[in-house]
Amino acid sequence: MGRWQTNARGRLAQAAIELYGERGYDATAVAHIAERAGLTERTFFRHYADKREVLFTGANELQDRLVTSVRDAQLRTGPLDAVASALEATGPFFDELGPFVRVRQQLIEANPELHERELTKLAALAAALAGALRARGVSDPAAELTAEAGVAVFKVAFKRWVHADNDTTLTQTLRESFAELRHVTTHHGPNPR
Amino acid sequence: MGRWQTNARGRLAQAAIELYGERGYDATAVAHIAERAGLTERTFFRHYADKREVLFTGANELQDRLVTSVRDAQLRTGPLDAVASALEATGPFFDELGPFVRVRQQLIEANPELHERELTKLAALAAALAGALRARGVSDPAAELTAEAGVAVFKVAFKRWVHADNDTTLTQTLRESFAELRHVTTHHGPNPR
DNA sequence: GTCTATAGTCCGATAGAC
DNA sequence: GTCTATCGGACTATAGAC
Repeated sequence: MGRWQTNARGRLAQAAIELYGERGYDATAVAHIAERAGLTERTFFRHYADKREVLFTGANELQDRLVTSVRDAQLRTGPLDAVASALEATGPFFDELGPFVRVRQQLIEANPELHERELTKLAALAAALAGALRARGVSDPAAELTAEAGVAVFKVAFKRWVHADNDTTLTQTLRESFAELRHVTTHHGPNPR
Repeated sequence: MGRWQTNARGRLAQAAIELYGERGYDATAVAHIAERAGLTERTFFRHYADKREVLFTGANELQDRLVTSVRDAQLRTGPLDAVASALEATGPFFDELGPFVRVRQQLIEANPELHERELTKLAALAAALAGALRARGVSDPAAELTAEAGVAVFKVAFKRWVHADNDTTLTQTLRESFAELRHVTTHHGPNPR
């Protein structure tokens, strides 16, 4: 044991999530978070670029997993299928975290600043997925469109899943949403059939 | 002529855009903007919620036009076609503004805060378009997916158009991108054909 | 229109790990 | 010795409260 307690970063994240839940995001000052973690304000900012970022570190890891998944997909798999499979494979991860994910999402939806940050993360994900597709030989407008469309589906499906009362899995919701995307982009006739 | 010069709002926007261009967004304080417009800092915040918003008032008007366009589309038009037509109809608007749009976009892309705000506006647009589709009788998962996919196409096409050297129109770029979306969502085989 | 909280930055100092 | 993580305090600007 050295001079400092271990895992300052983790303690800060823990304290932040607790306080955001207890007092709300706005009412929580960075000083409060640092205090609860037994550190100073200054240290918080060395670990997290800003007050929002503490809720989104998991997103970065997830992005890496998705990019790897697309990169390593079978070559005979089409671009959108590669993206769809990668996203569907994250389902179990979220399904297990269940309640925590919902609390976190409530925080995000209740606060415009957090919502903005979430959109940024999703945009970064789309850019990263587009890069992975290009590395597979998909040409440029197609790669970006596929990635953006995939992320759009994820957005819609995730929102639906988070707000669903029943116990449908995210994987299932994603699968349905990808099918729905294919349907709306194919079907040309008037809408209410 | 009254006690105040007219169009405080416009003068603030003008001053802001000039200063963001001259000194960069970060280096420009709201006080500078207010000073150049011959107003006080306080007045700036009465007209714009924050320092970013001054670059995005046009986006709100555009959203209204798009929503109206989708709402008033022929009933026999399919949902995605309604969204595509509405977006394509904005082409001439941007094509005319030409250089101004590009300067503005350079500012946005150079600054993460501004980029975040842009994504928020696009997300709001998607939500509004989904609402317009629901008003046309499109059921819920389909409405959101169509709107999100449409905005995704707009994002990609707009980026391509802004960075293109040649004089392709935005309308044309949008049309190609919608076709490409239909292609990537339809074609299932391996990618490099 | 003034006053204030707080996010986020900068510089410098210190204590441990290697 | 170098490198990295912590702390202290002062500072600016945004944004909101009064």
